[in-house]
Amino acid sequence: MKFEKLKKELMNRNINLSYHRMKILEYLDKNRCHPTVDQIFTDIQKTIPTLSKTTVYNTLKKLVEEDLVRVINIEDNETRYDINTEEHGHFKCETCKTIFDFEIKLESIPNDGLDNFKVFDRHVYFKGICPGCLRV
Amino acid sequence: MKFEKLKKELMNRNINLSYHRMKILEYLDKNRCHPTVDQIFTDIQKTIPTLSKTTVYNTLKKLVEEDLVRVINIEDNETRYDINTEEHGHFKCETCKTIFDFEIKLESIPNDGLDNFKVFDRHVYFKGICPGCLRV
DNA sequence: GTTCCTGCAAAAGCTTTGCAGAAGA
DNA sequence: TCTTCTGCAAAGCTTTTGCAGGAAC
Repeated sequence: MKFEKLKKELMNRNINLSYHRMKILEYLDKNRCHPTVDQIFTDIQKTIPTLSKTTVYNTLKKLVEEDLVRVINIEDNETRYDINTEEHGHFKCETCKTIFDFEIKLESIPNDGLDNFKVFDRHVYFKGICPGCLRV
Repeated sequence: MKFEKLKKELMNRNINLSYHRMKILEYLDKNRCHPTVDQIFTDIQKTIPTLSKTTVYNTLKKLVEEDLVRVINIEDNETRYDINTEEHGHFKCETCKTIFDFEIKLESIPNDGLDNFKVFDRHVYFKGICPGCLRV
C-alpha cells in the first residue's frame, strides 16, 4: 500500500495523524524490511529525540488493529511489522538475518487436509541463505 | 519421528537420557499439539513435582540443538515445540488457539522469486477458524 | 470540557545465566 | 574424580499497563 493511500485510510477511520504517527508510518513505508519495534524506535529517535518506545508500541498497536500494518513472527520471538499488505512470502537469511519478500500466489497452496476449516490468512516463510551471503 | 527412534538418536549422540529428559520427550511424543514451555512444564510437574522450568528449557534447548525438536513461532511471541519432523503445515484457530497440522507438499510451493537463494526450510501456516469452533 | 496522544515508571511475562549441590560414569 | 544434570535465584528483554500532563478539537 502506498503511503498516500495509508494516510487517507487513517483519515477515513478518524485516526489522528499526529507527527509521531506520521513519522512511524513514513518509516514503515520507506523501510520495508520488517523492522522490529526496537529498530523503528532507535531510528526515529534520531529525528525525534523525545520519542518514547511506548508511543511506538501504541501506534503500531493501533495500526495493526486497523489492519494497516501486519505482524510477522518468523522466529526468535521478535515481533516484526510489515506495511506491505500485498501478498508475498518471506525469506529469512540465516546468515545476515535479513528478511526478503518474494512473490507467491498464496491461494495456489494446496490445503487438502483443511476441508472443513475456514482459512483467513496464509503465511509462507522460507529459511536459508541469500545470494549475497552465498557469494562470500 | 517415533519415540523409540528418538531415544536411539539420543544415545547415538551420547546424550544422557535422564528421567526428566525422557519424560519431556515422552510428553512431546504424546502431545503433538506444539506445546509451549509452560504447558510442558505444568503438565509434567504433575508427575514430577520437583521439576524446574530451567530443566525444561535446558532439555528443549539441547533437543533443538540436536535437531530432534523443532521450534515454531506462529505468532504472539510464544515459542512452541514440535517433535514432528515430517513435513506439514500449521493451522492456528483464532478462536480456540489450537494449532492443527495438515499435510502439505512443501516442495510444491512455487518460489519463482528466489532463484539465487539457497532454501533449507519451508514453513507454511494458515490462520482461521477450525471446524469445532465453526459449529458453535 | 472532553477526548485523544504521549511518555515516564512500574509491572508482567518469557527466557537466559550464574552458581552450587546432586547424580552419574 | 570428573563430568553432566538439576534447580533456585537473579538478571535480561520485550511488551503491557497505570497514570498524569499536554495537545487537539
